[in-house]
Amino acid sequence: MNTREFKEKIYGEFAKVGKSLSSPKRLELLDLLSQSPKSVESLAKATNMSIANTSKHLQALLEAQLVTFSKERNYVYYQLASESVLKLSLALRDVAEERLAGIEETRQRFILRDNEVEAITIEKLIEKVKANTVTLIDVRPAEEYESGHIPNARSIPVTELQDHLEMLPKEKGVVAYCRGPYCAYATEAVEYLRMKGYEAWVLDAGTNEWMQLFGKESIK
Amino acid sequence: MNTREFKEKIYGEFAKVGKSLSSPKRLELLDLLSQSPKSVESLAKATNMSIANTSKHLQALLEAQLVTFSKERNYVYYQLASESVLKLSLALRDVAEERLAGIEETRQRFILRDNEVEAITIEKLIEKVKANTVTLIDVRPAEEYESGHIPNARSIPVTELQDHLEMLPKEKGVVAYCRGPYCAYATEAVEYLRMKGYEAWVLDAGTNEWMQLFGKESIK
DNA sequence: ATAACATTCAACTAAATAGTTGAATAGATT
DNA sequence: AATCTATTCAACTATTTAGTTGAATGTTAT
Repeated sequence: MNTREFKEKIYGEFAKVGKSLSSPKRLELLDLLSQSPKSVESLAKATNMSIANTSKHLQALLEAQLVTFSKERNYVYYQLASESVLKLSLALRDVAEERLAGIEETRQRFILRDNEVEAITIEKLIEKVKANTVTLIDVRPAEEYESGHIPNARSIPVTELQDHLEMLPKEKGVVAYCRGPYCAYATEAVEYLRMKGYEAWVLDAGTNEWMQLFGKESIK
Repeated sequence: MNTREFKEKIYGEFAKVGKSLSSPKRLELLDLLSQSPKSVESLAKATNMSIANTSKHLQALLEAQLVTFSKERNYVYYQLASESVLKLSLALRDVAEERLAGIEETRQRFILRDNEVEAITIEKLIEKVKANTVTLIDVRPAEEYESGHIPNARSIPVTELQDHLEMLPKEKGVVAYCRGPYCAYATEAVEYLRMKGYEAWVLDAGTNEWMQLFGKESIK
């Protein structure tokens, strides 16, 4: 083996991982799996793909070893293979956010509803939680909350919010978070809560961003 | 814009970055550029590609904003656009190393010459440098050394090693490093030095790995 | 056993990609 | 002005990829 052959082998291996990140749909799958393990069916629904196509993309991720799966009843549950895969996905997002101007603008428009909805940072959240002036709610599906969540958050899936307003004292503000800065659930929750007369903010982060700051143990 | 359109837009943008990482040749280009800015010609030579193909891959990286360029005389020098791009490239390598068994095995065989060549870690290097029992040499091309190097390293490009043995006292060991754990220059240097009677090791890291540990300022 | 269900597989099409070749461009040198 | 040099561009080919459709597999419930 000469140097060129060596490089072709090594970069060929690296590219197996790289190729996994080259499709928008696979990136979306990885993001969903970073919240909690999921069945093929639920991933297909969430990404608006056919079951067969979803399965094929998952096979590609499996081939590159970015995911693993386990079978339960007649479902197959996929999950991220390790924390390094999460870090890779966040590193890719960092680059895209920093380098591609369209992203921030689109988020501003859709997630923040052109400033109709106000975001707060993790630092501000911590202040407000310490001062006991806000309730923190996790509006993702319950199983994602159970799989790991920000400390002191209460689980109220956005689909059930209207039935659980009694959990939210009106004299306190509300901070809602969901899958991360590009997930719309928290925005929907905040819009609803403001309509009901609450002071409410979206957190510009999710469980994974929290974990990057405070460690794996902090979200258990 | 509804949620699906938003996701398609956002993940479409993320995938622009992802697509850049899907070709072995582009990953190799990014790795080379992580050492120092380089001309199209020198990148073509180093990657064994035609000039035209190299240029085309660089255009792709430019489109995704992972690199920038500057013109000087009749050369075009490309460079990484920011540190976040370096972090992404290292995160991808981490995943590949952790998940794909073939990589470690191939490195063992080619870089460590099936254990004919011994590697040491950064921690061990620091001990040895403190104890003053080794000379640390940077065997990359001189301009890469000048663009940033590990503290206390001396620059002896591997191509000039045989003419500069006087810089290496025989009573001390030698640690050689180059572009990182998958670069063969340090291996070649160590093989030569051992033949000449030195005790010599390759460092299992390069300037970028050092920088991740000790910060940007540490390599100036 | 049979039916229902979740997932995978195989065959196919349309589109995107990597690479080649040769020409075009544009700055520097003679 | 003419020539040389580094790079880019355009046209083309072979290969890979994303997605669809419909059938096959294998587990669970009736």
